[in-house]
Amino acid sequence: MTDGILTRDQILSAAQDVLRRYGPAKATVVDVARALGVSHGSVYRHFPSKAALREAVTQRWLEESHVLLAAVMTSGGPAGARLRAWSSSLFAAKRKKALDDPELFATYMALVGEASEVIDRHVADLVGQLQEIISDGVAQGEFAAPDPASAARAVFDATIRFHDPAHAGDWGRPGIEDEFDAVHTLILAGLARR
Amino acid sequence: MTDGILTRDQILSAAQDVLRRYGPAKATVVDVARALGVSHGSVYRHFPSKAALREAVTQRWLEESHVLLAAVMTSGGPAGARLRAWSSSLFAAKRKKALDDPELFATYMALVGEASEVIDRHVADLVGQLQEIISDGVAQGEFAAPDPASAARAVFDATIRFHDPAHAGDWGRPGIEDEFDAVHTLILAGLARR
DNA sequence: TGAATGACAGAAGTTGAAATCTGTCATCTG
DNA sequence: CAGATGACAGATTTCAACTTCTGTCATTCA
Repeated sequence: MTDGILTRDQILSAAQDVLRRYGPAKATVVDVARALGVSHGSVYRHFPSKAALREAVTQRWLEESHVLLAAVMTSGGPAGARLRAWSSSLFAAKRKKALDDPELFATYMALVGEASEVIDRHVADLVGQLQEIISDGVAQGEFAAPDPASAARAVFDATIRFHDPAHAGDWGRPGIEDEFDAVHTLILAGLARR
Repeated sequence: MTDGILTRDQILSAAQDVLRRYGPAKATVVDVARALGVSHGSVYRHFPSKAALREAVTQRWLEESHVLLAAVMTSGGPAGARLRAWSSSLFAAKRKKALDDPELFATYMALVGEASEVIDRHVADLVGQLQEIISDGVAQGEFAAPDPASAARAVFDATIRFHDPAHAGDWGRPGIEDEFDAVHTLILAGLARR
């Protein structure tokens, strides 16, 4: 035992370590329990299933990005610049994760393939942040968007190549930055009031 | 033997049938040869490898879309309408293929994962068609695009959710049409001369 | 009494031997 | 002699026995 009492957070940290070390295909609940010096039954007291544990780890991992992006979002300046900074940060954050933490990223990718609750919330969260920026831009007369919610979703979809893990293989290609710029320039022009 | 002489085209058709029936994971060169009533050595006289055969089948299959899209592209009317019709047709064609021919579509998806020559040409071809429409629009004063090639690539990337097989799982979702419309409206606004 | 355990059943994954497949090529055939 | 064949080596896949894992729960422990 690492300590007298076993907490949800301890389990999450241990699970994250195990996932990082072995990857989603090899990591087992028994491994996590062993890392904590407890029996695997104890892990099941805190999480109903291995899937739930995996999801909780991924959720915590994704929240790092949310915090970072929220900071960019609330920084001052024109909405266009903030939108660009936000998208650019999202791309950079995802790319960094894919590179720095390939095993956790693989866990995240597996989760995407399962249409999980956690991913849906992650996406809804991101689109919500986009919507705020766009609404701000409309309020300030910088953007024209009859339906900011739909516009936010459209911006999210149009930049999907630069944040969806399905395209992570492209993120190392030369020229990807230019392609991101071209897409984002097109989008900004599309939002601008004419 | 199906006939006195074995042609490349006969092999392609037989291979397509076999792929359709068994899927890319199960289809073998021996199956193809058996379907033709020849030895598998004869197939290797026309194709250097199983991979080359798979690629040739996929290429032929993808060309159907090219022909269809070329027709849309050269139809009259304003560039904006043609661009929308083109994108819309591409989306519809891909979705139809994914639904009607799941096994051939799986073959195509596997090919995408291998960064093949055929896919690169397919993409270059499509972006080329886009570029023509955009250049036309610029010439007619309808669009503003300093670099039509880059703009074409940006339009292709921004609509990737609606033509890349990695997202085929989303194509059956309710609301996908609206999402396509929202993205495309954003893009058209971004291209329009102001 | 609330948290932890570990034995257990059924599911999932591993392993290694056997079967099949890919790609080559010397030989055959019309 | 161009085109087809089928035997062959090495690579890959299949299959079934075996191992490990997941999730449950009656029991133990503090």
